[in-house]
Amino acid sequence: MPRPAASRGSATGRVLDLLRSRGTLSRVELAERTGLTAATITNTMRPLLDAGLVREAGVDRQHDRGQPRRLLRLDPEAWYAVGIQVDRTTTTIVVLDFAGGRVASAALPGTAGRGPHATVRTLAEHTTALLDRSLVPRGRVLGTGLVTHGPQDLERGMLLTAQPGPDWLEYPLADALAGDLGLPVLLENDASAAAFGELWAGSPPTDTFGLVYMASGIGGGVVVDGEVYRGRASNAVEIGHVSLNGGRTPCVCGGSGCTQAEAGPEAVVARALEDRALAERLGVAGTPDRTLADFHRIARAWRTGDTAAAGLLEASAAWIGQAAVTLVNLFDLDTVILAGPAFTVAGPVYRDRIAAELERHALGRSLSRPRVLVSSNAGTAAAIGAALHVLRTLPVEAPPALPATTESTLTLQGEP
Amino acid sequence: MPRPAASRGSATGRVLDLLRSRGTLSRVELAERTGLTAATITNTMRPLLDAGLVREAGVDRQHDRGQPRRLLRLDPEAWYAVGIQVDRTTTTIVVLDFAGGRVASAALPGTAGRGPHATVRTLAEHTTALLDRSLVPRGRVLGTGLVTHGPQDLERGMLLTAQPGPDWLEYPLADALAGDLGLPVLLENDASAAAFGELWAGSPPTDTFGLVYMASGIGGGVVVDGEVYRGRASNAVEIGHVSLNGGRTPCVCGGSGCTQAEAGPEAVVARALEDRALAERLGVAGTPDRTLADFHRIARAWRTGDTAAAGLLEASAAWIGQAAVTLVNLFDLDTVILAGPAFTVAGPVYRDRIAAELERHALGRSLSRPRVLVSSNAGTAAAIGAALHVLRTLPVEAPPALPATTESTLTLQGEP
DNA sequence: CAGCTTAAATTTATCAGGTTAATAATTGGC
DNA sequence: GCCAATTATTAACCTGATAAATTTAAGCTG
Repeated sequence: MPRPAASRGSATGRVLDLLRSRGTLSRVELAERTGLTAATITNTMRPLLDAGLVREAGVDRQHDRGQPRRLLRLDPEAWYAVGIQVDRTTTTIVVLDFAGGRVASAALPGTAGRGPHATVRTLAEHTTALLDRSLVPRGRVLGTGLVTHGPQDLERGMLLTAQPGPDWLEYPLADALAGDLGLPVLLENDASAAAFGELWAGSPPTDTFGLVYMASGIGGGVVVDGEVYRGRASNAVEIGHVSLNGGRTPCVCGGSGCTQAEAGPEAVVARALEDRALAERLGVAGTPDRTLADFHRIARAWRTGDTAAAGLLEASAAWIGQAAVTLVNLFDLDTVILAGPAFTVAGPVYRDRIAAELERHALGRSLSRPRVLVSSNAGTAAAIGAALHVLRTLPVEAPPALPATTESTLTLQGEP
Repeated sequence: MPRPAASRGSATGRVLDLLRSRGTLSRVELAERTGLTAATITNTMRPLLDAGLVREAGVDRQHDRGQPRRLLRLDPEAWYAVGIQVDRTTTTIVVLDFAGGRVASAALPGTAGRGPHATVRTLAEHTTALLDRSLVPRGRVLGTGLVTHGPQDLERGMLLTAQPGPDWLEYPLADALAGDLGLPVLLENDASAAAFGELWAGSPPTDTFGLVYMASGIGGGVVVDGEVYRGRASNAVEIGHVSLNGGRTPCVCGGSGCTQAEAGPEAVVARALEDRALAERLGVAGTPDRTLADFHRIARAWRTGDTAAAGLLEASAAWIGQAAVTLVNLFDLDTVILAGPAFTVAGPVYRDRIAAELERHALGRSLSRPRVLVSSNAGTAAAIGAALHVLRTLPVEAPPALPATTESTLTLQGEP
């Protein structure tokens, strides 16, 4: 099994990672950040420059003497990758260029009650349309990262749970989508992908952190020393099913008092619906498969100062805070990042409440003060992470020449 | 910073590990197990044979044709290491030879109410006595692994908690012991050391497992792909302070419902003491700093069929089972090993009850059936792990020649 | 028992991926 | 226009592995 050229250990993989996350760097900076010598950087960059994956982009005139540093950047048009996050109530598709820039994105409804076959077909149609609309040459799309909740069998590209319905269990999601799209598809866990996205596309203050992902359900991810923790079979950090002290609500997993059952968007909406007048005031409809829309209504009410809405969110955040304490204590962390569509509006309430819980209960708090941050790309972090995963793991060669028509168009644009 | 010769990645480190855990292997088997070529094994072994760390030990006549495989083993007398596990209520000291064999061991009372200074002095005295008694040449002792509960600062070799008393916080344990013993001292977490000991000296069915360590307190360790999970600062897997659903007992950590407070030996003994008649029948004295002795009395009563004792242990095991479910779900594991002095007698009750909890609640149970095992060295696993850690991490050179007197004695013994 | 087969162990040449040290290139300042 | 400073490249080499050929040590066979 030959390793992909850009695997993490190699010099090539490391400089590509750095250029993708920092944008533009000189050889000297690359040498400093990787710990490699300047000679190695020269030798590593040459084939990348020859292949057209990396380009020189001006010089750095910060330093006043000597030869100026020549800046390097990834050629964004060398390759593209697609990331798809799909869930019962939301779907996000993003297209990234080789430099990690967002070329296009789409937000769609979730799987609702539909089966995997229909869902995959719809995803393929939307993805094809998005690629066409954004004028991305099909031959330069490296692959697609598909992101769902766990537990999953990543090798076989299927879910190992009957959620959202029994027909999803062991349905060959990755293969089906790969067939419809004509592209390789990598399946990934949503929370791990979001952690991955934060690591390489966000600006986390450290390369060791935990992540709480909330969409329709709640998941977790952990990154230690820049490496995603995967465990035995990549189904790690199922924080949504930690049984919380004081919890009683029964959960789909068969247990009770799970984080997801107590604190997930569904639980928050259900609690709002218990009070008819409140639900009406907040505009909470209770439509099945529209849970996140209702959740966002509650979050927006909180933003305009509604104390009842604040109470609902605070209660949920307190539960997640307890789960975060367990996460931080077991994995020895000091930083927790919040990502997922549920945090796009309500992020700050959760951040503050979770931070307070950690401040009180995290064991390592004397060593370093716990931090909680809302991802700057909360809604798209998982899809971005999935696309980045494709860019990082699939073997990268010189991009294929484009068909003549497109070539000439580009050439014309390039000539003043 | 030069890497120690036996670090895990290198061929040298890997063959030493294999020889230590398997005892005796041919070059062909070493090549197969490491994935290295026969040529590399030859080249790796030569300096080890020259240095006297490895010796040829007969041939393997299993195969009937061709040149027989020559067997290799570590020379047990090349080096030695000490492992010390210390706790409020128990102390264990072991001396291992270079092959990982147990040369000597001692079980002593714990720190009780004494301060770190007096404790370190006592440990040094006992260790010196043990080394003298077992005729281990002092010049061949590589170092000492000191094992305590966390949180710790491994670099500085000190505790970051005021347990068991305020004078322990940031007392330079490792340096003090190193001074008294005249040997390098490595500080380690008890549960991680036990996990390490199980991995290399036990016979775990897999190289990915979680470990619950119970002595005076409760700790956790995780090994993934043969590597101990360390987290940000090696204070990972504090399973003793996971807040459990239904728990109310206040804990020394400031929280309530923690595994340790609900299920630790102290809690079990306290519950026994609540019933005067029961305590008397079981012989539970309630003497402070003798908690484990009382706990063992309850465990022995269970073994002779006492249902009240069984009830006490079952209740504790149920709590730990809940913590184990969280451990297994967050770290994505299917195997849990029980180690620590508290499991020497009571192990089986805990094993069965924890297995039942995992069977019901572990998320990955459909993927692979969860297993729970009691360590075959429950009482000494941590001390053994600490000594192995020393053997594995400190740089290993050719052992120094012994003083003439000892040499001649040995020579005399060798002559018939 | 010489010669053949089999398998283990070793030697030799080579490679991959990095290093160090020397050299070339490019600029600002005097 | 030359020098000092700094970046980038080249060349020699080092480390830790591999593949292929060779040597060694058996058992089998006629």
